[in-house]
Amino acid sequence: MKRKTTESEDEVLPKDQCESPSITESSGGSAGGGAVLKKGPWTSAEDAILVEYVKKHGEGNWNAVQKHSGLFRCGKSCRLRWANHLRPNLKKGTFTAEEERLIIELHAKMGNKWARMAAHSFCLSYLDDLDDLGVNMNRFKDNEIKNYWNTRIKRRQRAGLPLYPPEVCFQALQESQHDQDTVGVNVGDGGHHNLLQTNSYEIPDVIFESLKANQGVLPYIPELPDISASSMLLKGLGSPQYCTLPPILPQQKCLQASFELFPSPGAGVGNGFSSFEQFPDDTGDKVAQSFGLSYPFDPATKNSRSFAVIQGGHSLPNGNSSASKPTSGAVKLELPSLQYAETDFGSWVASPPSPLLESVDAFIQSSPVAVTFEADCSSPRNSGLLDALLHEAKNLSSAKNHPSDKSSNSSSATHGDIADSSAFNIYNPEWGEYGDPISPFGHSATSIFSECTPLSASGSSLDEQPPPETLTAMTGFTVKSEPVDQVWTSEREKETTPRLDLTRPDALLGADWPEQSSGYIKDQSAMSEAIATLLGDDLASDYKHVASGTSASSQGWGLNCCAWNNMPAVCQMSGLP
DNA sequence: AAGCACCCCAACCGCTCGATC
DNA sequence: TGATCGAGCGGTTGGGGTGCT
Repeated sequence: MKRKTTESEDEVLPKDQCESPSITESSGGSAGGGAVLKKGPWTSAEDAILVEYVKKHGEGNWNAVQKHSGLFRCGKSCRLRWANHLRPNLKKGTFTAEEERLIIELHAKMGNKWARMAAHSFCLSYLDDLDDLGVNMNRFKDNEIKNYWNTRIKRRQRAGLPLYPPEVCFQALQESQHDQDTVGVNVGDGGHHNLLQTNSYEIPDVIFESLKANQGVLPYIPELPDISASSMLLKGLGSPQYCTLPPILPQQKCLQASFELFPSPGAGVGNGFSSFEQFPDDTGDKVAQSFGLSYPFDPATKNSRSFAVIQGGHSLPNGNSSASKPTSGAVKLELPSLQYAETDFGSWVASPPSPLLESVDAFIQSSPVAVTFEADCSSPRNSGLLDALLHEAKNLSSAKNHPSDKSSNSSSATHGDIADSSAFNIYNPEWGEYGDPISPFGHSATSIFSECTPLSASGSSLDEQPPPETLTAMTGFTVKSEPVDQVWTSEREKETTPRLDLTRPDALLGADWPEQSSGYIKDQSAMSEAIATLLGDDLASDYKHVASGTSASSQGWGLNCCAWNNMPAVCQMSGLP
């Protein structure tokens, strides 16, 4: 504890703080029979008393602690103290780079669900350390995660950096599309939330206490949903051996939506994406203008492509905000920092210190598109930032699937210079050709990015980005990153491979993107064979690989996510519950 | 050395949810 | 079925630490 602990620091606890009347009745002792309970920092003596009590009576029934132990603390305070400081196997110290990545990924999926993140990260740390069972069984503290996140957000907002590394975006997007493929389109938010939220991540400590006695198997399998063959296939396509596949995107629009949201340094991978810098000046300006101000908007589905980004950042941080509630006032800390960067594409590369968020809000609120979009921010509750964004991506995809939506889409031209301003249309007239939202090929692309993008597992904090070499090695693409504080570009690769300026939100809107990928798209028969193969032995081997723990621990964070997502398959193959 | 701003984090606070009666 | 209670969660606060001017 950094706070000084003073034995004399007694305060009167407001009566409404402790719900249990038994506390006030039994306070007794020096408290004089009133509701005088101590507040403030805990002393070591109090800690000892609490530890002793828990040893004796176990966790729970916190309001009885005072009664039985003589502690003049309310049960709430006792529980918090125990959970955050006294409980065994609590993680101490700062987060490692890997843990930071994990937190960010979990936050992208869950939003501000700190306790769930703490529990979930506990699971993943276990997966990462199958070889060291019992060594890294410490759980994160939700409060610590929360503090870390809040601090990180502030830091990144100041630095003008996006909150989520691109890999997280891809991962979340891939999961979202997984839901689409397996559950269907427009089924609400039953998608990946099922995996990360619906299912229980509450991990009984008792399970882990017996880990060492069960080495060789996966002793802990949380309640996980069945994994469909298609999703397994997608995972397979996302495995490293398929990373030569380019990001062929039946749902490119969805992907784009995410890319727009996360124009982080190193954001996105893909060959042939060009930044606006590579266009003729007027063209680039045109795209930039249309991208930010006159985006295609579907009044029927209320889908707004570009402003989903901003709006998502403002009103859908984790779904807790009302979908219909206009966003105004201060931006919550959870918001991605990139939101304001989007308002100023001209300064994207040399990201300046963050502009005032208020001004961004003003901009958003003044935007008719944004205003309209607010009516449909029906993002799932409890979802993460990315969830909210992916929700919009789903809507886009579903709109594309339905003729009525399409017509609505076309009619949306009345909302602005959409025909001219659509960045999609201008530089990618072939979008429609890839419109097979339920094709597993779409997944393969996102899986490639999200799961086959090993991040540097050491040394760097998460504010840094993974070296592009890893992406390049796996995808054949070069990731150029030149944000304010990070430049990873390999000079050699810059000379030999197409360059993608991923620091820009428009990085994925390049004209040569479909060209670069078309070769893969055309060879769908070969892909079909690959699918068949994946459903066979390769799939099993893939998951065995995951089960062995090597993928999660040695190949980095992206595969760590893969390991988690594939746990159901691992369990099935291992005959585990 | 003083003042200031910012960071970090433990603890508080209000609220929600589920169980029980 | 509604009230009550216990437990937990997420947001916020407040104070010490730290670095800069």
